[in-house]
Amino acid sequence: MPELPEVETVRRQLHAALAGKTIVVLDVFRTGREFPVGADFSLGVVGKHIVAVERRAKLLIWRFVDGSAMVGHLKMTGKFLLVAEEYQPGKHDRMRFVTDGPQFIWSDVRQFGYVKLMDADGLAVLLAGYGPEPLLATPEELAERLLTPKTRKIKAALLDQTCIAGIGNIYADEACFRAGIRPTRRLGTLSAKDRLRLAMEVQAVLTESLAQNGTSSNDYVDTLGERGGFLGFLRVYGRENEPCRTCAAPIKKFVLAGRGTHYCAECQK
DNA sequence: ATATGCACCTGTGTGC
DNA sequence: TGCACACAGGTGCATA
Repeated sequence: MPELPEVETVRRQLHAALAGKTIVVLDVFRTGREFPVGADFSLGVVGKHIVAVERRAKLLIWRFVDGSAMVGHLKMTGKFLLVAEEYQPGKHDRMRFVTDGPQFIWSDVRQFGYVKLMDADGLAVLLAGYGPEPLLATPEELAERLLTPKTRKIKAALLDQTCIAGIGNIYADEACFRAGIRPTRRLGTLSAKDRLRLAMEVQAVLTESLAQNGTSSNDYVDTLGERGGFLGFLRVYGRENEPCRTCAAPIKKFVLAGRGTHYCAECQK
């Protein structure tokens, strides 16, 4: 599901609901391969006072007052849902966090996502591995990240979280379209102007999507179960064989970097 | 180095 | 209706 706009939407809601609250009970409904949750996790979470809920790349970070943190990744189908006390756990719900304020559920159909505890040092190391935040960096800073390695395909670079953080398959395709650049182009073939344009379109599409609470093409919902509103604004993603909104040529789809990749052969060179 | 393929899972849509 | 298969917003690892 989630790329930067979706994760940031979730973060804002979680922060508004949970900052200043204390986790008082953890109910574990189901564990799995990614997190064999045991006494250690429960001990690390229960009693913790939440200072803030932050986001870095596609990670959600519950900062605790003692410097430790809970880190969550939604991967494809993870959800954090703010729920009422009488909420009945569903088939894919894995944990319930009860606080002195709201309760929230960790749910994940495909079970790729995770939550884990980290100490301050471990978290710092983890976060340092990511590239710049696209909505905090300047376009010039982002453009510089798209300079090397010269033989790399542009879409592979955009998807690389150590290059720029937070972009995923939808917004990589959308940014390339908006910049008029084919996703197969090598970084070395881009002019300085191309790179700057691409950086600006990355920022623009993420900002516009965030304003709509993200894209729900399938599973994604926010913490209240609401879908994002950006789907109807997508120009290429999920529009194979549909007419380009600019030139009416059919949108093409192929596999690049293992991901379905959408583009307009007329508008993107 | 990069690129590719697959693996982790479940659900849904499509075509036969 | 049933079945087989492709595919899905993300990463991580093992091979080319």
